[in-house]
Amino acid sequence: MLTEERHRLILDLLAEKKVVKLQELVEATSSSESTIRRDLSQLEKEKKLRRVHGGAALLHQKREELSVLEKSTKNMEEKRLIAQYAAQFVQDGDCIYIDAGTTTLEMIPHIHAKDIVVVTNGITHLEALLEKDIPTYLLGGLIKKKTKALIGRGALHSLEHYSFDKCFIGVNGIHHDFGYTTPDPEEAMVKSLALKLSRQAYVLADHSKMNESTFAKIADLEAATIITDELDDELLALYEAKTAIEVVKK
Amino acid sequence: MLTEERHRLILDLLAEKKVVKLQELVEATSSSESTIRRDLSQLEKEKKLRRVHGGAALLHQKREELSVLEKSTKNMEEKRLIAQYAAQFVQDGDCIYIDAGTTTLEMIPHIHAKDIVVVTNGITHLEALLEKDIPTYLLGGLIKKKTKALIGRGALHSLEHYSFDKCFIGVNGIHHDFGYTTPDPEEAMVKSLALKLSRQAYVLADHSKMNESTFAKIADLEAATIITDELDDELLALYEAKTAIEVVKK
DNA sequence: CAAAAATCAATCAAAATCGTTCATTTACAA
DNA sequence: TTGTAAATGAACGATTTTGATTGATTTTTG
Repeated sequence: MLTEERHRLILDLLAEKKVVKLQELVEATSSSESTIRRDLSQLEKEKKLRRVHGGAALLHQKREELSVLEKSTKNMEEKRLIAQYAAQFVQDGDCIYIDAGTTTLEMIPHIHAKDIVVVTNGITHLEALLEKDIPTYLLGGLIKKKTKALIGRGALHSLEHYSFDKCFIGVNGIHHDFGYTTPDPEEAMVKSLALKLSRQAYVLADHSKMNESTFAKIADLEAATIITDELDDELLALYEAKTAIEVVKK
Repeated sequence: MLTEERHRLILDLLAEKKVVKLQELVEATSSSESTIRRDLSQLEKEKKLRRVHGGAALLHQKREELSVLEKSTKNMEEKRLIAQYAAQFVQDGDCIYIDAGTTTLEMIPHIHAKDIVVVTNGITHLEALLEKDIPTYLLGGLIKKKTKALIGRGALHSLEHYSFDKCFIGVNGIHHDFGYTTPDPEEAMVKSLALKLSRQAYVLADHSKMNESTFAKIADLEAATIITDELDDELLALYEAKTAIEVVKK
């Protein structure tokens, strides 16, 4: 295999994986350890990568992904933008529902309205809300260990005693035909009811959720205003035909 | 797995969870304890995280050293003894209610019964319960900022859907004539209802609460078994005439 | 409080990785 | 074909990383 060829392959692999082991490269190129070492030394001199013990890594160590956690960290900036934008819709005196979930959690520091009351089913949201001295009501129900969200019959029963000016719901899928969806049916029921109890509903979702659908349906598109961060014109037109949609600019 | 890779994974996990146990990292990276310790030491030196006993935490995470403060509190040892004793009454298969409060919180680590279900109105109890993988239901309602307890109409409504084998209630006053009392009427109502919904009720209170009374009445003495830590013979006889009482020895 | 369990820091030997040297192979021009 | 320079792969001692062990320290438990 040609030197040029190997270098290309190494950089490609690196771009894909962020970090590669020397042994992987030996295997991928079927050349010897020595050769790969020479390649890496040269590429490092050319500022194309960074050698680390055991292999090589990308130069620019940005806040970016590596593994399963990719999405949680990668889309964080987008989520924050969306959340910040959504927080503007909270106005003085409002009574709002904030759904459990990482995106809606990001809203809280950006809420500046006075005299509001918040109802939520997210345990993690509590600390942030109390920190800001916002009177907070929690739904009852079963705790979902992984997400610390309250779900099930108890949560639904609790909800029935409230009604909201606005609600902010996180979803996992937004689809032209299937509407708003999320993987857990128990959660879907809670989101769905909260939405029905609100005069005005907002759905928060970054662009990776657009045109996707998951198992459990929450509501039709018409039921809420979408707040997202990216959307090509074609899709935008498609959704706009059905409901209001706010696209946050970077 | 490369050092570089591990460090990235550790920081990602930490960003997501705020706090990670060393064992979790050992598992996630399939490397040895020693290696992870070295990683954590290094990352700490680089100001990327903060080591805590048992793992690592995000740099700007204020929630800590509560345990230190708690133990220095005067009646903590007594409370712990009472809680530990009370935990014995929880049996396999029980469905129990655990009231918010520091004494009842101490019960949780000492519960060894299997297949139990817990309902509580204490947010702080959640973490401890989930840690032990105990299925937990939370009441709904207004969050009382200071104590992180759920109170008010919402909590009462949530309670109505349950009934319990046993309940464990913390009180601020136990008095021969005035029964069980607590300062906050909203809380008193919750405690009172929980007590009514239980086949068997236990009231936990250290000796400083004996023969005291505060504003809001929860129930008459007859309604529960008292668990406390000190009582002179004269008072003991007085209370025993009305209800069962367990005195924990030091 | 004291025993038991978990966690920790330090140490050490084994394993993996590294840089260097050198003999061999390959590419290509004379 | 032959000479030469570049590239390759194997070998070896040096360095780094790793995991197990030990005993100290902290935390939990009874």
